[in-house]
Amino acid sequence: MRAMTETSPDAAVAPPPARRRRKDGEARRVMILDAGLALFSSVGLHGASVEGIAERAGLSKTNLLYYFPSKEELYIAVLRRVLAVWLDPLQAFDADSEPAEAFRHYIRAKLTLSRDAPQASRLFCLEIVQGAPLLRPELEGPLRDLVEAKATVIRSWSAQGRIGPHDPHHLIFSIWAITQHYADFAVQVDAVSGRSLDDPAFFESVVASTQDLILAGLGLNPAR
Amino acid sequence: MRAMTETSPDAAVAPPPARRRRKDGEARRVMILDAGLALFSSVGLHGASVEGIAERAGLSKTNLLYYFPSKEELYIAVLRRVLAVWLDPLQAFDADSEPAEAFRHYIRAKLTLSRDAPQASRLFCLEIVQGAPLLRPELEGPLRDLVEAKATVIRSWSAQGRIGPHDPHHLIFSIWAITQHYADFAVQVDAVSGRSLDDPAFFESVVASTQDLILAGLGLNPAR
DNA sequence: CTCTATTTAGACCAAATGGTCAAACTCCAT
DNA sequence: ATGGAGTTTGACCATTTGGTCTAAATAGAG
Repeated sequence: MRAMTETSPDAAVAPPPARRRRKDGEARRVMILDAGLALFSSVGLHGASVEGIAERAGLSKTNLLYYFPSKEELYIAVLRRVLAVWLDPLQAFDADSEPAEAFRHYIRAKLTLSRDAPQASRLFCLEIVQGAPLLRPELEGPLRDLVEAKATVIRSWSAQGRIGPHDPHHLIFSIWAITQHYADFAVQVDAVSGRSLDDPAFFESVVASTQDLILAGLGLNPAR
Repeated sequence: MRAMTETSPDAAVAPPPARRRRKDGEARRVMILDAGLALFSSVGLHGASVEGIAERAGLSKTNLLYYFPSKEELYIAVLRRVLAVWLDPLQAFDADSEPAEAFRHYIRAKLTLSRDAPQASRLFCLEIVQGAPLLRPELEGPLRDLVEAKATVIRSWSAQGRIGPHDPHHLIFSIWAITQHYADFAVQVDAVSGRSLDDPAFFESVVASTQDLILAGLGLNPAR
């Protein structure tokens, strides 16, 4: 995922215009992005101040603005990273394995993400709920195409009788909804049930319950 | 909900200190609450300005502040209304009817709410995602108790063998997640599938799919 | 019609905040 | 060492914004 800093092919012509960047230049950007994610995901774009983010990242406001020209630009950069992470599990949805196995694996991957990257999930949620004027193109382009590809696979499974008939879109939406619920609505889950995904026992029980629910919906009686 | 204005016991001593309130005083409050809901649900608490809300409600900022002493107070008032609406369907979850019927009815009620009050759903979502410091007590008190009551019913159904074994909390969370997804993530649903709950055909298909999924999860083969 | 409690609006204020600028500092290749 | 590119900082500015204050307008009871 980390991009190489492009080095000039031949160092003979000109002495390698080596990055004079401060050794930790890239590390600082990451610090800022992390701080931005933390703040944006908990108080939103408008609720977070540049100064607050800078403080959390351990530098001055002015210095932050040196790395990112404006708050909006930083926000976009944070969102972009989040989107990549968010898309990852769906890309890994495996069309070649058994349907039951593919769904089981996908559900576990999404819930793992909800456990390990809840801030990313929440920021994504905030952005979508508010209308995502910024993410719209991404959703209508890459995401839509990706979903369509997976939906085709699911439909073919259905046609082969390997799973019961079900609308692929609704199926995918349901899995997204349930798995992300445990990250996005964590405080509600905690308030109502007193549990958190950080508790390994609870995590496994959520994985199992979700898998059971979806597989049952597919007409695949889970053998348990 | 609306409190009676306390009238002095005997009107003989003093002439009834009748409210001199402008006839449409209450209507204006509603206008403001509606405008607040619209703005808060689309740009969040921090993203909405008092002036903007006032403009949308058709009065001056100062006048709005006359009805609600501060932005936060208005926000709380809006949230309170939203919470009441949000809780409604769960309270109506009927313990006396057949399990399948109760779930079918509940799912339809929640989806109807997602269709007819998407702004309320989104504001609730925003608040929870951001940690709901304000709603926390409500969640840990009334909501938790209500869920516990319904969970008990579900467990008893399970014990009687009327539905398959399933963790009631996860079941409820799943229903919430799926049904609210169609309101909260409407732009994503639209971007990916091109459909909206406002389309009656789509609405019915979502209701049916969700009911099928949940009932299958309960081991109740829907007769369809 | 008058008198008073309620309502409305405009001017104003202080704090917060996004962003700019020029000066200073840190490296590193020469 | 040193010159210049890259980095960091503090001072500063314009705007937004939540909220106050005062005064005008208005509605209804008598």
